[in-house]
Amino acid sequence: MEYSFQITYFCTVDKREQIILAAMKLLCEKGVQATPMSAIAKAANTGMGTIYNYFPTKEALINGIYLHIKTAEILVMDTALDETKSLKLRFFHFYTAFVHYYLKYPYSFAFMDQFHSSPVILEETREAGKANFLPVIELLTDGQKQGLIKEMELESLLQFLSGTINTFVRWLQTKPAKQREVLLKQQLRMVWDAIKE
Amino acid sequence: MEYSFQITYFCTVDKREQIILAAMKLLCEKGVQATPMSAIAKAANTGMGTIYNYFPTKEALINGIYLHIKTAEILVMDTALDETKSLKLRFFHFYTAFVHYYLKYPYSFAFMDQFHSSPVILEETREAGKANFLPVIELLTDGQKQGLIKEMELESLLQFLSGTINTFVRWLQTKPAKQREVLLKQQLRMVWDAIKE
Amino acid sequence: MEYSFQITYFCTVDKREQIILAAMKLLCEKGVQATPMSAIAKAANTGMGTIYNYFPTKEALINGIYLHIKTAEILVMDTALDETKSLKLRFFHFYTAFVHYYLKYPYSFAFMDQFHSSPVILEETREAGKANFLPVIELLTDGQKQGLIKEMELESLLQFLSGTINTFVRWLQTKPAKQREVLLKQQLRMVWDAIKE
Amino acid sequence: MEYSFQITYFCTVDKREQIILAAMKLLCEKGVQATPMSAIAKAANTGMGTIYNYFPTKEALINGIYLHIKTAEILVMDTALDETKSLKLRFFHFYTAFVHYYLKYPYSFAFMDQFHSSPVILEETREAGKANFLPVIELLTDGQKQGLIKEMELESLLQFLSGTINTFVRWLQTKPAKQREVLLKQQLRMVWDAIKE
DNA sequence: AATGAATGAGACTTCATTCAT
DNA sequence: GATGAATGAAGTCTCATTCAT
Repeated sequence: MEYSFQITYFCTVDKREQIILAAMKLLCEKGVQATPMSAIAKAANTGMGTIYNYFPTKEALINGIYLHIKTAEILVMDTALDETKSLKLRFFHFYTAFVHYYLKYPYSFAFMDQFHSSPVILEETREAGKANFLPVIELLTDGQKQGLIKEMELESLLQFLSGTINTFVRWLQTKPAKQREVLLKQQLRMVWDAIKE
Repeated sequence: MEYSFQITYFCTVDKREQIILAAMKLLCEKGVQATPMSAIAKAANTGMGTIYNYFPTKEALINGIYLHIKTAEILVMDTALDETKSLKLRFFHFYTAFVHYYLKYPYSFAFMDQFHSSPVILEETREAGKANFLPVIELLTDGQKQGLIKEMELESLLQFLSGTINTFVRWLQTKPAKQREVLLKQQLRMVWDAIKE
Repeated sequence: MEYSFQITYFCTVDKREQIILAAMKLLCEKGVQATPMSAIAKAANTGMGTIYNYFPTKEALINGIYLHIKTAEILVMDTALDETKSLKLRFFHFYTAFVHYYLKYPYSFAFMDQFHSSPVILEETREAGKANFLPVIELLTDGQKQGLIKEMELESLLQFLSGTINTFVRWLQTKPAKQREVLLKQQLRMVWDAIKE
Repeated sequence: MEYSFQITYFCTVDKREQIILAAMKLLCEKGVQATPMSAIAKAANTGMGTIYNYFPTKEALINGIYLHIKTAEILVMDTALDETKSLKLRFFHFYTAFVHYYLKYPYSFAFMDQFHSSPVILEETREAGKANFLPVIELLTDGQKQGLIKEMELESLLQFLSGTINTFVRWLQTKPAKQREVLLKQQLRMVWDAIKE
């Protein structure tokens, strides 16, 4: 009885997320053209029409997934930035949190890896996803003011960092879990050396 | 007669590249699902059937483009690595050559950016593209032996470098040409600081 | 209390007609395939399920509208035929009443215009709609007996008349209201000349 | 050999007409919603995609059929109007030709009957179909100038005539062929009496 | 070798209908 | 009785691929 209640609850409340998760998995594994909406419906345990109650088109679904991930990223960063710590430590926390987040949700990472520069993602959607960077921007400008971080264009720094994170995570996924912390330390050293004054 | 020969020559010899270039452009701008073979044929000024004389399927064409780009990359690197120069200079040359190459062929870059982690690219194709890295590997191991470059896993260094290049070029494309050399210098400084001992 | 009663009254008693009127409008303006049941429900201010309490299928709804209009036509004709007047006058009254009725309810007219020969209307429904013609038949046979109307097959006369009415009304709708009475007189003259002995 | 050539000729040249004829038949018999494009393709002996080489949408196909019929009507009328005959005779010839045409092509007639006032037919298409009326207009104005035909708005006359033709043909189709000429004479008498001065 | 009309499998999407609330 | 989210069968349409020219 208890169990059947759980099921009902899950089905009615979280249908949208069910769909997003199922679609994300399939899109990562097979690619856009190889995952028909019917397959997503089956994987999400819904009727095909139900998906269209939440997303008007397949493209809208993909953009929806993009935003879903970007929104989740924000939460990670907010918790990672503890203002009482030293700047270098805060930077390491932030970088580590990001890496851990993507290691924990490999489909989110794989999805972003595949779609971040795909024409399927609308400019509008991309813009909406940029809010996340605000706390990092603050961190970096603080660092520059304190003379700890190189005096260069902020955007340049941001691009550099996000590029290193993506490539690093993709590579880390191929490594056994027990080596990862060591490799992360090496990476942090390289990245910090790169941006520090 | 002369004229008709020219036409024939043009059609038979260059048709494969015509197709690749037209397809690359469309795939970058519209995405896979939004560029039918008929559109590629029209853009390449050929019949649809002609494409199938060179590539057995659409997927094969996409993988063909991938290899076409990877092959061109090799040439860049070979010319960039002049063994008489100092190691740091050779590194700078290599990095600069790569950046310039992608700035010069933005569709090649956009294509790799979009497809490098797409399931459409077969594992087999990916393997074939890895040969390019050999000269860089040599450069980095040399550096490590000479105590100039951090003693860490080679693959780790490679991943780090390719990640920084991709993100950097993507960002550089949004900047006016006259600023680019300055920004490249900043980037080189960051990257070298990151990997140097 | 009063208020809530009103609401209830409105909802239960008139719901069927609400639905018929909303559906008629939409079907005329958009056509069958372009008016989903959901659109009808919205226009009728009901839930989609409510429609199915009154009509088992969409086809049944369309046939229901057909009969609704045919039933209303009867009322018009009954009042138009005052047996104390001369036969010509009675004919004019009947024809005029019909024209006025359709001018007053343009959606009824447009609906019949569109569906009178559509395969969606079942033969059964068509039969049920034919009762209306009885008073007209009587009028015409009377006229033939009195030597006022041409001696020809009754059905032939009926078809002729209904054809002229439909086309005339469709055309009259495009004319400003103030011209209509003059045009109706012209039409009556033509029609009467056509059928009179 | 000869025969097989004929077949080939038929298939390549007339594919568009094949489709129109098959579609017209099905649409008349089943209605729009009950005739899927797949059924039309099967009836026309083509692949479904072939239809879309000639008509971009189902709606365009229906509009195409409308124009196809309207175009055929013109031919009928041109041959029917022999300027050396008396005006009354010319009118009878025109009316008779029209009736015979629709009796000969019952699907053309049934199609027009069902779609002439359907929202599926675009205003644009309707306009294009109006050219046909020119010869008839000429005939009627001639008649008015000669004092043979009632002095009333031309459009009024046209609407009246087309209304009578449609209804008459629809009814005639239910009659055995041998009675038709007699009934046509009755009809001509009624119509002429209606419009003559 | 080059072509592109023809093809039909299969994609996306709609919508009549149901049923739990 | 009223509702509308959920459903999936079935529709329209696309497009990779073929093959006769």
